[in-house]
Amino acid sequence: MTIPKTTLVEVARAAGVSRSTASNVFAHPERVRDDVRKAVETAARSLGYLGPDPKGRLLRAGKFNTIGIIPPGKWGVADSLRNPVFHQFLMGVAEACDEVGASVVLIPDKAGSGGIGAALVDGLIFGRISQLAETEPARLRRLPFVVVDVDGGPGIASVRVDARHGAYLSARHLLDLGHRNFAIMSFRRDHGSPQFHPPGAPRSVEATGMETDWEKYLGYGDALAEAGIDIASVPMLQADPWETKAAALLLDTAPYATAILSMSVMQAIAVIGEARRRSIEVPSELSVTGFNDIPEAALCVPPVTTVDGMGRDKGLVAARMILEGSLVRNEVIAPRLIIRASTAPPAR
Amino acid sequence: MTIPKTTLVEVARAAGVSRSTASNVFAHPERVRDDVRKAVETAARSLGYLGPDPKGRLLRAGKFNTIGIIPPGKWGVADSLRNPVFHQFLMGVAEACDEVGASVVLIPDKAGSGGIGAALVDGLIFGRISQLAETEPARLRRLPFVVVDVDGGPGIASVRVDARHGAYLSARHLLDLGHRNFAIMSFRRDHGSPQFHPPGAPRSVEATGMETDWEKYLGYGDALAEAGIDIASVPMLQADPWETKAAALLLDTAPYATAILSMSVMQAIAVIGEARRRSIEVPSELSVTGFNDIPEAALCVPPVTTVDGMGRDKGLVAARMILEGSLVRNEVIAPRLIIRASTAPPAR
DNA sequence: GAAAAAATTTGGATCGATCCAATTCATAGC
DNA sequence: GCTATGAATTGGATCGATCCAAATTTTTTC
Repeated sequence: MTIPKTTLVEVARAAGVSRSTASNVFAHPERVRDDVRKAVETAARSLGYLGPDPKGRLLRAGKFNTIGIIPPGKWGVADSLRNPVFHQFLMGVAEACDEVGASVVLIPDKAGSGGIGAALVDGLIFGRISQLAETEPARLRRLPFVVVDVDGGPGIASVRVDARHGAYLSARHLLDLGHRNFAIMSFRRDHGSPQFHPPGAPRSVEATGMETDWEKYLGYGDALAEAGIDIASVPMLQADPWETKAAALLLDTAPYATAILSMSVMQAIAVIGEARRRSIEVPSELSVTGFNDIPEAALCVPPVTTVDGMGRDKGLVAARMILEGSLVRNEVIAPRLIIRASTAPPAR
Repeated sequence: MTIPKTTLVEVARAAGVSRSTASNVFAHPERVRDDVRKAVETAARSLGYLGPDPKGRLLRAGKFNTIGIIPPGKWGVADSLRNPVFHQFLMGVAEACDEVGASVVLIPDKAGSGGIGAALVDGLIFGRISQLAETEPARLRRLPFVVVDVDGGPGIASVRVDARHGAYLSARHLLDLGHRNFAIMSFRRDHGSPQFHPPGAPRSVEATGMETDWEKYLGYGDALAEAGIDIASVPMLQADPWETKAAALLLDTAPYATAILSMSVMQAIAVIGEARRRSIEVPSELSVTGFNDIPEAALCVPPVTTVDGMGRDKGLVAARMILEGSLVRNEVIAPRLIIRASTAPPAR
């Protein structure tokens, strides 16, 4: 019933050679004479030995041919996968791995599970970190690693998109269309309930999800300032992208807005849905922009104008950095605005 | 600059204890006297030793705390990830892994990359196989494994959804609404171009993507037979779910159909889009059903009536089987029909 | 204070392979 | 037939930890 566990030693014995020779048959076939190799292969087959056990091989080689990802979500790997932006990032990583036949492993960063310390990987990608110090375990293990969406500075390799510029582009686009009355939907990344930030109240990075979200805020500000608008005077609602009530709340609190700047596409889509529910026509009565491009954005009616956050490219670049061992760069990827049908000049 | 590589032996020496004791500090702290433990911990810290190297630990323990998935796509891991159904499956697996703090690794099954043979996992999930023989390497390595969407029979653990019944439900639903003129969109899983199967021509499993797709065909047949309709008389187009021309082709070849049975949601959505383009109103003039439920299906206008293929549940069950070591079952999950707005009685 | 019991600590063996230097074997040349 | 030369093979050491039984130390008991 159960197959007896076979090791290289047994195969060697069965074939009447030393374990070194048997090892060579699998690791360096060219070093072994043909007839001997065949004998070993036959013995291996008859014993049901598929090849060297990765465990042992590994211990010596020290190479895993695997990239680890610490997903960005705080609620486990599954929760992160639900995030379409991370999903795209993962596809980029997978693409780079496919090129060289490497594996991708999603590592839960829970205490107790071993996590980073026990990961069997050649390198790590930190999907999201709030402080660079979180990478310390990787540094101690001397694992190559890359951080995402943060500037790693001179010591730490990083990949990020120029979120500030991306946000600038979307606000600029709306200004060019003639909009002057805005409302902002910012990020809340802790699954908390929506929070309204009225005009005039001082805002800091906490009013957005994390540093990269704050950059979007600054980007909006850059554009608005060009039109003489102080971003502090723009009402802002901070909400989790999965929060269903947020869209309604925003429309309630800023009924006069003709354009919504949303830091997440999910919420942009939700706003469009809510607008339809209220018979507010998008884009003729209300323009909406999002941040990051996901398939749903193109499928939505009307399709959403959004910034392409280049998630796939980030993944591709991050993975390649590790696979190629070029861990010195702080890569910044340029975002671009994808103009679809959710934006138009404001109604007079 | 570079941190010197520290091993347990060095920590032990620095702390003035044997390596066994040092090992116990990390693996079984309760066996070590407090002061000794602290001494070792101090030594470890000052040497920058984070904990036992997973490589060595592994060799003995033989436990990886990781589940491997061989993704279903033939074009690499990234391609599989693009498939929303696999994405859901993966989330299910991740959810089960989150519960116990295990990792998930996506393994490219390319020759040369080591693949299954070199995977550092405690168990494997075969995302899709065309023959049970493909699992042979896992059996030889004595890895626990589960196959998905196929009946593994007595020797092989498997998880699948009762696709035949799911398909039956959707066809039955359309029949109940009064439809009698159907067209079927079946699967092509090899990225080939669409192929039309005219009424009357004999059909075998090749006319659908794989066994599980053929079951859908049989399920449609079951329902149609109840209404006295021979499924062989229903026109069928076989296409890759990403094939953009397919929807138009289907509508061209079966203009008289009042209901489309699609084996993929993606194509159902595409058909709805194509119908809009032709000013055919869905559902009043044309009803469309899909198979599998993905977020886009609910977002689409109108939202798509489709069979919930329970992808997440499949992943959850498959992963738990491996994690719990209960690899004897052939689990069959019941699908259910999600009636949304893409189906209605046919126009008179 | 000595013996018994309990708690810690330790060295040797082991997990399954690979690497390396040394050895054995085969072939060729004279 | 004997040696030089190169190819093939081998045993010993190693990767970095854990397990186990034996040895040691500490604590308890009378």
